[in-house]
Amino acid sequence: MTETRARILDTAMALFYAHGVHAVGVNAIAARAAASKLSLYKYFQSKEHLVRAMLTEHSDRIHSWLERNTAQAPPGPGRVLAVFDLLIDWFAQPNYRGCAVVNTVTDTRADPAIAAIARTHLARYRGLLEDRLREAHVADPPVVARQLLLLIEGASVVTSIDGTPTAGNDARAAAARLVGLAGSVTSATAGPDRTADHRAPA
Amino acid sequence: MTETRARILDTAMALFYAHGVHAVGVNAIAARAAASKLSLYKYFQSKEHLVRAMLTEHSDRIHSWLERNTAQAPPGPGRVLAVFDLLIDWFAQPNYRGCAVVNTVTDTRADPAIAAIARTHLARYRGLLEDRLREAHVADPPVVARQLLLLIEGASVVTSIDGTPTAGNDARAAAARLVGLAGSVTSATAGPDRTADHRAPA
DNA sequence: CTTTGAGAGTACCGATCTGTACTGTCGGGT
DNA sequence: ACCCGACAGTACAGATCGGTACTCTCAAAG
Repeated sequence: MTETRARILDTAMALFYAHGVHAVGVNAIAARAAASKLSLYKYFQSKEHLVRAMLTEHSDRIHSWLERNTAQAPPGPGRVLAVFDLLIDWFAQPNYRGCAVVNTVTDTRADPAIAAIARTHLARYRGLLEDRLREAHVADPPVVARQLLLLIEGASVVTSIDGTPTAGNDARAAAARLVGLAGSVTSATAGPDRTADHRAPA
Repeated sequence: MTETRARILDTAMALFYAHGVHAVGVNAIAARAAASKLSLYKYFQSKEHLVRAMLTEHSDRIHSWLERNTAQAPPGPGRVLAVFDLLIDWFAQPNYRGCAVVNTVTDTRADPAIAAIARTHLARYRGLLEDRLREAHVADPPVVARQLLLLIEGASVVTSIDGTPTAGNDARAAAARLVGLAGSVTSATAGPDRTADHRAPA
């Protein structure tokens, strides 16, 4: 059944994110997932393959979550800032330890497959930002999207190091200036239709 | 003598940065440094202590390098952008793999001493940016400094993942907008006194 | 010449990790 | 009643790692 596989994948995601890929052994994953190593190696032919599968699924989950919760924001520049509102909530979670994709690609520098997953992850991020910028009629979406991605990734790592949720708000303020708004403080997602799933995908 | 110690420290810095802390053993460091493990454990009581010493020295080197090469830039807003000009050259180096401080704190999540080094590293970064912003008479230096740091750290990680030197220039363009300049393309360090040491500290 | 200390090189110990093999158990289909 | 596949649990092999102990060399000081 694929239920055992999903349990292993979720456990691997949690442990890898909390302690790093190298610090977590397959024994610990199997034990905590209440699975045997036989099952683990049946669904994933090696630890590297498990890491890749975990990271791919994680990247998919993040982007579908972002797409789902920003596509319905009210039109205008606030549609871009809706991305940052989501990230502020996400980064403010107590045990936030940075972007799992970035952390994993740092842990496993040798694996080119993981580097490719990370590149795709960033490209999709830029694509989503470009879409929101175009919908908001902001000038030069490709360039601004790349700049906003820098703010996002920067806020992610600074948050994880400082341990304070300040960086997310700084990123939003900077983004507001970059998309043309002087100092918009109002939340874009605080509309009447805040029915979406705002739980962070981690 | 401390010459052996410095050799071990430099070798550790290079290997840790290239392959990660967990992927490099003390045997490899000692061998490549042409030192014995007896020497290594005389100067550093454990691998963790070696990592801390390496990271502290690296952080010091980066900040003195930044301070030295930006304090003499011509006054005005370009003084802030001089920081980004340095980083653009640094990030464009062929084997750039991201900020060593961030990578190390990701590798060794368990060590609170390393986390403290990283926090100090970021705080010094913000301090330097605040100084340059004040000298350039930009409004609200603390806030803008935090925003610029997000661009810097974001450009660092995006560069290391994408493998292209685009992010550094994107960060500079975004910084120019945040400090008030519309689209300054001219390099601030390309003055007549470009006699400083522009080699990146890695 | 002798002594002393720094350091290179090597062997080794215990622990841990990945990956494999094997045994025991449970549940559903024939 | 029987069987068979899925799975948990354990044991094991091979390799590697951090850290320690030991020997050998060499160069400078007395």
